[in-house]
Amino acid sequence: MTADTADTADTGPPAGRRRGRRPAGEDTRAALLDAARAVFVEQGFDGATVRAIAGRAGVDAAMVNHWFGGKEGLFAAAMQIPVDPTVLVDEFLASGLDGLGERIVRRFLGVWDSTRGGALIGVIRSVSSHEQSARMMREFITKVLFGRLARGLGIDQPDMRAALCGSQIVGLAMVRYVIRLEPLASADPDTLAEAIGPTLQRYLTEKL
Amino acid sequence: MTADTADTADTGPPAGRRRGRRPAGEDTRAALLDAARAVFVEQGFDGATVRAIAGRAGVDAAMVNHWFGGKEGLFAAAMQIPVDPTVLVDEFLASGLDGLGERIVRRFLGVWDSTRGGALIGVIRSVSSHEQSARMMREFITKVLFGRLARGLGIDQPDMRAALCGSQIVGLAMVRYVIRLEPLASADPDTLAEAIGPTLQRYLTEKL
DNA sequence: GTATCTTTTCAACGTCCGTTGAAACAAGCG
DNA sequence: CGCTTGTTTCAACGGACGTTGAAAAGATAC
Repeated sequence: MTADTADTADTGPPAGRRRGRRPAGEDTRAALLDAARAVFVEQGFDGATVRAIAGRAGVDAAMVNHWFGGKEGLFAAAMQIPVDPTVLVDEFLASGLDGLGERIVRRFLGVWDSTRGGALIGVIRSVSSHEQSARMMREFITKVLFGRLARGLGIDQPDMRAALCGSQIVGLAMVRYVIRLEPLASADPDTLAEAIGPTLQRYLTEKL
Repeated sequence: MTADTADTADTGPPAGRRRGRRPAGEDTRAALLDAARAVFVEQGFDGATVRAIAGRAGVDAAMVNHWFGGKEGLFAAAMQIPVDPTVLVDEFLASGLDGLGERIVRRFLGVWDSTRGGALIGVIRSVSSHEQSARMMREFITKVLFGRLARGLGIDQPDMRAALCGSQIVGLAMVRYVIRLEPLASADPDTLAEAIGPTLQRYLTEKL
């Protein structure tokens, strides 16, 4: 399956590249990180293969071990959150309560739909079989984002509220990007923000 | 990883079972289905191995091929929905609009928390890397359950409403059973029905 | 009792995976 | 230039996986 990239056979360097150290300036570490982000997001941790990532980066699979110690290290390095969550939470809190839920949805969709931001989706795709991903998701929801947000609002049951918000956001990511269910998969961010924003608003601010 | 079952080595039948046909009455086909349900729910399609399933069922891995034609066939046979969705939809519609959202949440949690009903969770766990599972989820949401429900209510944008409900339900399953995020993972069904029910209610009945 | 069919186990095949070790090559330094 | 250091490719290893084919043995029909 997944017979899209050449994978195992050659990915032949166009008869040009020889062995040994390449001329400086070509940063293979960065190339690996970029390729890893793309492949992990598409396939999840288990589905992605080191050979496929290295092939997309145009280098040998052994480079993964050399630069990151192995597949796990590459995953951890590639799936770092691109935006500082502290800044994000402050931004949400500073804008006031009005329309908070819609702003959160809009922000998530903006990050996810952009090129760089698929990290969370890669983690979500990996969660099923990769305990480290499950831990990352838990900590992201309870500690990094929604937990801090609910606590910043100074309301009761912040952990439960964070978990509820997490359930709606994770579900949105699953249906839009993994399951690709229409019409939600192609809906524009404004429509989704209007539809789903009030849900988060209620989870965060109203009485449970 | 996942070094819980004996797996590859022996799973030695206690020096008792010999070759050849076993005495009738022991239905190995049913044993395989039970074991497959458990392992697919725990590990997802890719994570589950034919050897682990056969080991749990107490038979040889070759039986999977003999009875189901292969791993795919076993998955399809094991992940059939245990309750008739037509009956379910009729039941929801018959009870009226009042508290509909809460009833749906309660029904899902009841099925999921029971022994037999983890099929949907197995599918959700497999969705990331298994296109057949993604298709099953799409059809379940749009055609089998929420789509039919929204159409039965005779309201506008039934597809979008079904997808929104699907996003919340899939997210609930992910957070409660896969990511296992507290306090939601251990919350009792009543609490969750009160918290999440209104979300479905709004997605199904109120203006978007 | 003999022959036939079905079920089951066993051993093995081929494939793909992550990882490893050594060799080849470039760059920096004396 | 010779030596050292860091980077890259190559070939291979060991393991796990799904699947297969043949042999063994109970069940069934005659």
